[in-house]
Amino acid sequence: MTRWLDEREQAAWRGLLRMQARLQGELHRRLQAGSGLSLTDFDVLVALTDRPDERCRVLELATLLEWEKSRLSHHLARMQKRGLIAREECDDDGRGNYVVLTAAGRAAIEAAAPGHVETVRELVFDALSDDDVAALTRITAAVQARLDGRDPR
Amino acid sequence: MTRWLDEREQAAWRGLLRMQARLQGELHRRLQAGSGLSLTDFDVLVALTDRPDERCRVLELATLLEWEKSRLSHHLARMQKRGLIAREECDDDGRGNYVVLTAAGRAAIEAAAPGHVETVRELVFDALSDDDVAALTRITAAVQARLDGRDPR
DNA sequence: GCAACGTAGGTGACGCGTCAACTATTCCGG
DNA sequence: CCGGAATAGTTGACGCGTCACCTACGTTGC
Repeated sequence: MTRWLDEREQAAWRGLLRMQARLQGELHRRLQAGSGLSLTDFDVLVALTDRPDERCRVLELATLLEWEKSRLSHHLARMQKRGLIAREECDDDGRGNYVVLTAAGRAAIEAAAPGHVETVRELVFDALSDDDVAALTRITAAVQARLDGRDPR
Repeated sequence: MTRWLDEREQAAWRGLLRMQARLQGELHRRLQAGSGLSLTDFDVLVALTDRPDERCRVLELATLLEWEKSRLSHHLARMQKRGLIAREECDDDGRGNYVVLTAAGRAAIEAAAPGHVETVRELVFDALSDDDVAALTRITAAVQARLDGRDPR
Protein backbone atom coordinates (compact mmCIF):
# COMPACT_ATOMS: atom_id res chain seq x y z
CA MET A 1 0.00 0.00 0.00
CA THR A 2 1.42 3.34 -0.97
CA ARG A 3 1.70 5.79 1.87
CA TRP A 4 0.70 8.96 0.00
CA LEU A 5 1.72 12.37 1.27
CA ASP A 6 -0.75 14.15 3.51
CA GLU A 7 -1.65 17.85 3.21
CA ARG A 8 1.21 19.13 5.34
CA GLU A 9 3.75 16.97 3.58
CA GLN A 10 2.51 17.96 0.17
CA ALA A 11 2.74 21.63 1.07
CA ALA A 12 6.32 21.20 2.24
CA TRP A 13 7.30 19.10 -0.75
CA ARG A 14 5.80 21.42 -3.30
CA GLY A 15 7.39 24.35 -1.51
CA LEU A 16 10.79 22.74 -1.69
CA LEU A 17 10.50 21.83 -5.37
CA ARG A 18 9.25 25.23 -6.34
CA MET A 19 11.76 27.14 -4.25
CA GLN A 20 14.56 25.02 -5.65
CA ALA A 21 13.62 25.67 -9.25
CA ARG A 22 12.99 29.36 -8.82
CA LEU A 23 15.98 30.06 -6.62
CA GLN A 24 18.41 28.31 -8.87
CA GLY A 25 16.97 30.05 -11.91
CA GLU A 26 17.24 33.46 -10.32
CA LEU A 27 20.76 32.90 -8.98
CA HIS A 28 21.85 31.69 -12.37
CA ARG A 29 20.30 34.59 -14.24
CA ARG A 30 21.78 37.23 -11.95
CA LEU A 31 25.23 35.69 -11.89
CA GLN A 32 25.24 35.30 -15.65
CA ALA A 33 24.03 38.85 -16.20
CA GLY A 34 26.50 40.33 -13.75
CA SER A 35 29.62 38.44 -14.68
CA GLY A 36 29.10 36.13 -17.64
CA LEU A 37 29.69 33.12 -15.40
CA SER A 38 27.30 30.23 -14.87
CA LEU A 39 26.70 28.71 -11.44
CA THR A 40 28.80 25.74 -12.46
CA ASP A 41 31.67 27.94 -13.68
CA PHE A 42 31.46 29.59 -10.30
CA ASP A 43 31.76 26.30 -8.45
CA VAL A 44 34.80 25.26 -10.46
CA LEU A 45 36.52 28.60 -9.98
CA VAL A 46 35.80 28.65 -6.24
CA ALA A 47 37.25 25.17 -5.85
CA LEU A 48 40.42 26.26 -7.64
CA THR A 49 40.69 29.50 -5.69
CA ASP A 50 40.48 27.55 -2.43
CA ARG A 51 43.71 25.73 -3.25
CA PRO A 52 46.99 27.25 -2.12
CA ASP A 53 48.56 27.16 -5.58
CA GLU A 54 45.34 27.52 -7.57
CA ARG A 55 45.87 24.20 -9.31
CA CYS A 56 44.27 20.80 -8.99
CA ARG A 57 44.30 17.39 -10.63
CA VAL A 58 41.22 16.74 -12.71
CA LEU A 59 39.89 13.77 -10.78
CA GLU A 60 40.57 15.38 -7.46
CA LEU A 61 38.58 18.38 -8.60
CA ALA A 62 35.80 16.05 -9.68
CA THR A 63 35.76 14.55 -6.19
CA LEU A 64 35.72 17.96 -4.52
CA LEU A 65 32.80 19.09 -6.65
CA GLU A 66 31.09 15.71 -6.54
CA TRP A 67 30.86 15.74 -10.32
CA GLU A 68 31.31 12.92 -12.77
CA LYS A 69 34.70 13.06 -14.39
CA SER A 70 33.21 13.25 -17.84
CA ARG A 71 31.02 16.19 -16.91
CA LEU A 72 34.06 17.97 -15.53
CA SER A 73 36.13 17.13 -18.58
CA HIS A 74 33.51 18.61 -20.90
CA HIS A 75 33.09 21.66 -18.72
CA LEU A 76 36.82 22.27 -18.43
CA ALA A 77 37.10 22.13 -22.20
CA ARG A 78 34.52 24.88 -22.49
CA MET A 79 36.08 26.97 -19.73
CA GLN A 80 39.49 26.59 -21.32
CA LYS A 81 38.12 27.86 -24.63
CA ARG A 82 36.91 30.93 -22.75
CA GLY A 83 40.30 31.41 -21.13
CA LEU A 84 39.14 30.90 -17.54
CA ILE A 85 41.40 27.95 -16.84
CA ALA A 86 44.40 26.26 -18.41
CA ARG A 87 45.98 22.82 -18.21
CA GLU A 88 49.44 21.80 -17.24
CA GLU A 89 51.11 18.46 -17.56
CA CYS A 90 51.88 16.49 -14.50
CA ASP A 91 55.51 15.46 -13.98
CA ASP A 92 55.09 12.52 -11.66
CA ASP A 93 52.15 10.95 -13.51
CA GLY A 94 52.21 10.88 -17.27
CA ARG A 95 48.45 10.33 -17.49
CA GLY A 96 47.59 13.24 -15.25
CA ASN A 97 46.80 16.87 -15.85
CA TYR A 98 46.65 19.88 -13.61
CA VAL A 99 43.87 22.37 -14.02
CA VAL A 100 45.16 25.84 -13.24
CA LEU A 101 43.39 29.13 -12.73
CA THR A 102 44.35 31.76 -15.30
CA ALA A 103 44.60 35.47 -14.54
CA ALA A 104 41.32 35.95 -16.39
CA GLY A 105 39.75 33.20 -14.30
CA ARG A 106 40.88 34.80 -11.06
CA ALA A 107 39.66 38.19 -12.23
CA ALA A 108 36.28 36.72 -13.18
CA ILE A 109 35.68 35.02 -9.85
CA GLU A 110 36.83 38.01 -7.86
CA ALA A 111 34.51 40.24 -9.81
CA ALA A 112 31.58 37.86 -9.50
CA ALA A 113 31.79 36.69 -5.89
CA PRO A 114 30.60 39.76 -3.97
CA GLY A 115 27.49 40.19 -6.10
CA HIS A 116 26.69 36.51 -5.91
CA VAL A 117 26.97 36.41 -2.13
CA GLU A 118 24.87 39.53 -1.95
CA THR A 119 22.18 37.83 -4.03
CA VAL A 120 22.20 34.76 -1.80
CA ARG A 121 21.90 36.95 1.24
CA GLU A 122 19.12 39.01 -0.24
CA LEU A 123 17.05 36.11 -1.53
CA VAL A 124 17.66 33.63 1.27
CA PHE A 125 19.22 34.77 4.49
CA ASP A 126 17.47 38.11 4.70
CA ALA A 127 14.24 36.10 4.65
CA LEU A 128 15.25 33.72 7.44
CA SER A 129 15.46 34.02 11.22
CA ASP A 130 18.26 32.43 13.20
CA ASP A 131 15.92 29.58 14.04
CA ASP A 132 15.15 29.10 10.37
CA VAL A 133 18.83 28.88 9.53
CA ALA A 134 19.34 26.29 12.24
CA ALA A 135 16.31 24.34 11.03
CA LEU A 136 17.55 24.42 7.46
CA THR A 137 20.92 23.05 8.51
CA ARG A 138 19.25 20.31 10.51
CA ILE A 139 16.84 19.38 7.72
CA THR A 140 19.41 19.24 4.96
CA ALA A 141 21.70 17.16 7.16
CA ALA A 142 18.92 14.73 7.97
CA VAL A 143 17.99 14.21 4.34
CA GLN A 144 21.61 13.71 3.39
CA ALA A 145 22.03 11.15 6.13
CA ARG A 146 19.22 9.22 4.46
CA LEU A 147 20.88 9.58 1.09
CA ASP A 148 24.02 8.17 2.64
CA GLY A 149 22.10 5.26 4.05
CA ARG A 150 23.18 6.43 7.49
CA ASP A 151 19.86 5.93 9.13
CA PRO A 152 18.78 8.36 11.83
CA ARG A 153 15.25 7.46 13.00
CA MET B 1 31.21 46.22 1.50
CA THR B 2 30.16 42.70 0.91
CA ARG B 3 28.37 41.04 3.78
CA TRP B 4 29.91 37.57 3.53
CA LEU B 5 28.17 34.58 5.00
CA ASP B 6 29.13 33.63 8.54
CA GLU B 7 29.81 30.04 9.68
CA ARG B 8 26.21 29.19 10.43
CA GLU B 9 24.97 30.64 7.17
CA GLN B 10 27.62 28.84 5.17
CA ALA B 11 26.73 25.54 6.78
CA ALA B 12 23.06 26.03 5.92
CA TRP B 13 23.79 27.19 2.39
CA ARG B 14 26.18 24.38 1.60
CA GLY B 15 23.71 21.94 3.10
CA LEU B 16 20.93 23.20 0.89
CA LEU B 17 23.02 23.13 -2.29
CA ARG B 18 24.36 19.68 -1.61
CA MET B 19 21.03 18.23 -0.57
CA GLN B 20 19.39 19.72 -3.62
CA ALA B 21 21.88 18.21 -6.03
CA ARG B 22 21.98 14.81 -4.40
CA LEU B 23 18.26 14.51 -3.80
CA GLN B 24 17.33 15.43 -7.31
CA GLY B 25 19.94 13.06 -8.70
CA GLU B 26 18.71 10.18 -6.60
CA LEU B 27 15.04 10.82 -7.33
CA HIS B 28 15.78 11.01 -11.00
CA ARG B 29 17.84 7.83 -11.04
CA ARG B 30 15.28 5.81 -9.15
CA LEU B 31 12.33 7.06 -11.16
CA GLN B 32 14.15 6.43 -14.42
CA ALA B 33 15.24 2.97 -13.35
CA GLY B 34 11.80 2.01 -12.09
CA SER B 35 9.65 3.36 -14.87
CA GLY B 36 11.69 4.84 -17.70
CA LEU B 37 10.29 8.28 -16.92
CA SER B 38 12.32 11.38 -16.09
CA LEU B 39 11.29 13.77 -13.34
CA THR B 40 10.12 16.21 -15.98
CA ASP B 41 8.08 13.57 -17.80
CA PHE B 42 6.52 12.88 -14.43
CA ASP B 43 5.57 16.51 -13.90
CA VAL B 44 3.97 16.76 -17.31
CA LEU B 45 2.01 13.55 -16.85
CA VAL B 46 0.85 14.53 -13.37
CA ALA B 47 -0.39 17.88 -14.66
CA LEU B 48 -2.37 16.13 -17.38
CA THR B 49 -3.74 13.50 -15.03
CA ASP B 50 -4.99 16.23 -12.73
CA ARG B 51 -7.32 17.54 -15.44
CA PRO B 52 -10.83 16.11 -15.65
CA ASP B 53 -10.53 15.22 -19.34
CA GLU B 54 -6.77 14.57 -19.35
CA ARG B 55 -6.20 17.27 -21.95
CA CYS B 56 -4.73 20.75 -21.79
CA ARG B 57 -3.77 23.61 -24.08
CA VAL B 58 -0.03 23.92 -24.51
CA LEU B 59 0.39 27.37 -23.05
CA GLU B 60 -1.90 26.64 -20.16
CA LEU B 61 0.20 23.60 -19.38
CA ALA B 62 3.30 25.77 -19.57
CA THR B 63 1.76 28.12 -17.02
CA LEU B 64 0.78 25.28 -14.71
CA LEU B 65 4.28 23.87 -14.80
CA GLU B 66 5.95 27.27 -14.80
CA TRP B 67 7.94 26.25 -17.84
CA GLU B 68 8.92 28.30 -20.86
CA LYS B 69 6.72 27.47 -23.80
CA SER B 70 9.67 26.50 -25.92
CA ARG B 71 10.95 24.09 -23.32
CA LEU B 72 7.52 22.52 -23.14
CA SER B 73 7.25 22.38 -26.90
CA HIS B 74 10.55 20.51 -27.20
CA HIS B 75 9.66 18.19 -24.36
CA LEU B 76 6.22 17.40 -25.74
CA ALA B 77 7.80 16.53 -29.08
CA ARG B 78 10.03 13.99 -27.36
CA MET B 79 7.19 12.59 -25.25
CA GLN B 80 5.01 12.31 -28.32
CA LYS B 81 7.70 10.33 -30.08
CA ARG B 82 7.66 7.94 -27.14
CA GLY B 83 3.88 7.66 -27.27
CA LEU B 84 3.19 9.17 -23.85
CA ILE B 85 1.08 12.04 -25.11
CA ALA B 86 -0.66 13.05 -28.31
CA ARG B 87 -1.91 16.31 -29.81
CA GLU B 88 -5.35 17.28 -30.89
CA GLU B 89 -6.44 20.30 -32.85
CA CYS B 90 -8.47 22.95 -31.17
CA ASP B 91 -11.85 23.78 -32.72
CA ASP B 92 -12.40 27.25 -31.37
CA ASP B 93 -8.85 28.51 -31.93
CA GLY B 94 -7.09 27.56 -35.15
CA ARG B 95 -3.67 28.31 -33.65
CA GLY B 96 -4.19 26.17 -30.61
CA ASN B 97 -3.43 22.57 -29.76
CA TYR B 98 -4.55 20.26 -27.05
CA VAL B 99 -2.08 17.96 -25.40
CA VAL B 100 -3.79 14.73 -24.45
CA LEU B 101 -2.70 11.82 -22.33
CA THR B 102 -2.48 8.54 -24.24
CA ALA B 103 -3.31 5.15 -22.76
CA ALA B 104 0.42 4.46 -22.61
CA GLY B 105 0.95 7.76 -20.82
CA ARG B 106 -1.69 6.98 -18.23
CA ALA B 107 -0.29 3.51 -17.73
CA ALA B 108 3.22 4.92 -17.28
CA ILE B 109 2.26 7.47 -14.65
CA GLU B 110 0.09 5.03 -12.76
CA ALA B 111 2.93 2.55 -12.68
CA ALA B 112 5.47 5.15 -11.64
CA ALA B 113 3.63 7.19 -9.02
CA PRO B 114 3.55 4.83 -6.04
CA GLY B 115 7.26 4.09 -6.21
CA HIS B 116 8.12 7.72 -6.63
CA VAL B 117 6.07 8.80 -3.64
CA GLU B 118 7.62 6.01 -1.66
CA THR B 119 11.07 7.29 -2.55
CA VAL B 120 10.19 10.82 -1.50
CA ARG B 121 8.86 9.54 1.77
CA GLU B 122 11.85 7.36 2.39
CA LEU B 123 14.48 9.97 1.54
CA VAL B 124 12.78 13.03 2.94
CA PHE B 125 9.78 12.68 5.20
CA ASP B 126 10.98 9.65 7.08
CA ALA B 127 13.96 11.79 8.07
CA LEU B 128 11.90 14.74 9.29
CA SER B 129 9.89 15.44 12.42
CA ASP B 130 6.58 17.31 12.32
CA ASP B 131 8.42 20.43 13.40
CA ASP B 132 10.90 19.97 10.56
CA VAL B 133 8.10 19.70 8.04
CA ALA B 134 6.53 22.88 9.38
CA ALA B 135 9.89 24.65 9.31
CA LEU B 136 10.52 23.54 5.76
CA THR B 137 7.18 24.90 4.65
CA ARG B 138 7.86 28.17 6.40
CA ILE B 139 11.37 28.51 4.99
CA THR B 140 10.44 27.75 1.40
CA ALA B 141 7.54 30.17 1.59
CA ALA B 142 9.75 32.93 2.98
CA VAL B 143 12.34 32.52 0.24
CA GLN B 144 9.67 32.50 -2.40
CA ALA B 145 8.18 35.66 -1.01
CA ARG B 146 11.58 37.27 -1.54
CA LEU B 147 11.71 35.93 -5.08
CA ASP B 148 8.30 37.48 -5.66
CA GLY B 149 9.52 40.79 -4.33
CA ARG B 150 6.83 40.50 -1.66
CA ASP B 151 9.00 41.62 1.15
CA PRO B 152 8.52 40.10 4.57
CA ARG B 153 11.10 41.51 7.03
C1' DG C 1 -12.37 44.58 -45.00
C1' DC C 2 -7.72 45.25 -44.25
C1' DA C 3 -3.42 46.86 -41.93
C1' DA C 4 -1.28 46.57 -37.42
C1' DC C 5 -0.74 44.18 -33.62
C1' DG C 6 -1.11 40.39 -30.32
C1' DT C 7 -1.19 35.43 -29.31
C1' DA C 8 -0.44 30.12 -29.93
C1' DG C 9 2.93 27.41 -30.81
C1' DG C 10 7.12 25.51 -33.22
C1' DT C 11 12.16 25.51 -34.78
C1' DG C 12 17.26 25.59 -34.89
C1' DA C 13 21.46 26.49 -32.80
C1' DC C 14 24.05 26.08 -28.91
C1' DG C 15 25.60 25.08 -24.07
C1' DC C 16 25.16 21.52 -20.68
C1' DG C 17 25.01 16.55 -18.37
C1' DT C 18 25.08 11.45 -18.87
C1' DC C 19 26.42 7.15 -20.57
C1' DA C 20 29.39 4.11 -22.81
C1' DA C 21 33.40 3.52 -25.11
C1' DC C 22 38.14 4.71 -25.86
C1' DT C 23 43.41 5.99 -25.25
C1' DA C 24 47.34 6.31 -22.65
C1' DT C 25 49.82 5.48 -18.71
C1' DT C 26 51.02 3.15 -14.31
C1' DC C 27 50.97 -0.73 -11.18
C1' DC C 28 51.56 -5.37 -9.84
C1' DG C 29 52.12 -10.42 -9.79
C1' DG C 30 54.94 -13.84 -11.58
C1' DC D 1 60.67 -7.48 -17.62
C1' DC D 2 56.16 -8.60 -19.37
C1' DG D 3 51.21 -9.20 -19.56
C1' DG D 4 46.98 -8.02 -17.37
C1' DA D 5 44.44 -5.02 -14.43
C1' DA D 6 43.69 -0.53 -12.58
C1' DT D 7 43.75 4.60 -13.13
C1' DA D 8 43.65 9.44 -15.48
C1' DG D 9 41.43 11.63 -18.57
C1' DT D 10 38.92 12.42 -23.22
C1' DT D 11 35.41 11.74 -26.69
C1' DG D 12 30.91 11.18 -29.17
C1' DA D 13 26.20 10.52 -29.21
C1' DC D 14 22.09 11.83 -27.30
C1' DG D 15 18.52 14.01 -24.30
C1' DC D 16 17.52 18.38 -22.21
C1' DG D 17 16.87 23.78 -21.57
C1' DT D 18 17.43 28.49 -23.37
C1' DC D 19 17.46 32.06 -26.60
C1' DA D 20 16.17 34.23 -30.69
C1' DC D 21 13.46 33.92 -34.37
C1' DC D 22 9.59 32.27 -37.23
C1' DT D 23 4.81 30.97 -38.85
C1' DA D 24 0.07 31.02 -38.59
C1' DC D 25 -4.02 32.53 -36.80
C1' DG D 26 -7.01 35.93 -34.27
C1' DT D 27 -8.38 40.82 -32.86
C1' DT D 28 -9.05 45.52 -33.16
C1' DG D 29 -9.53 50.05 -35.17
C1' DC D 30 -10.24 52.80 -38.93
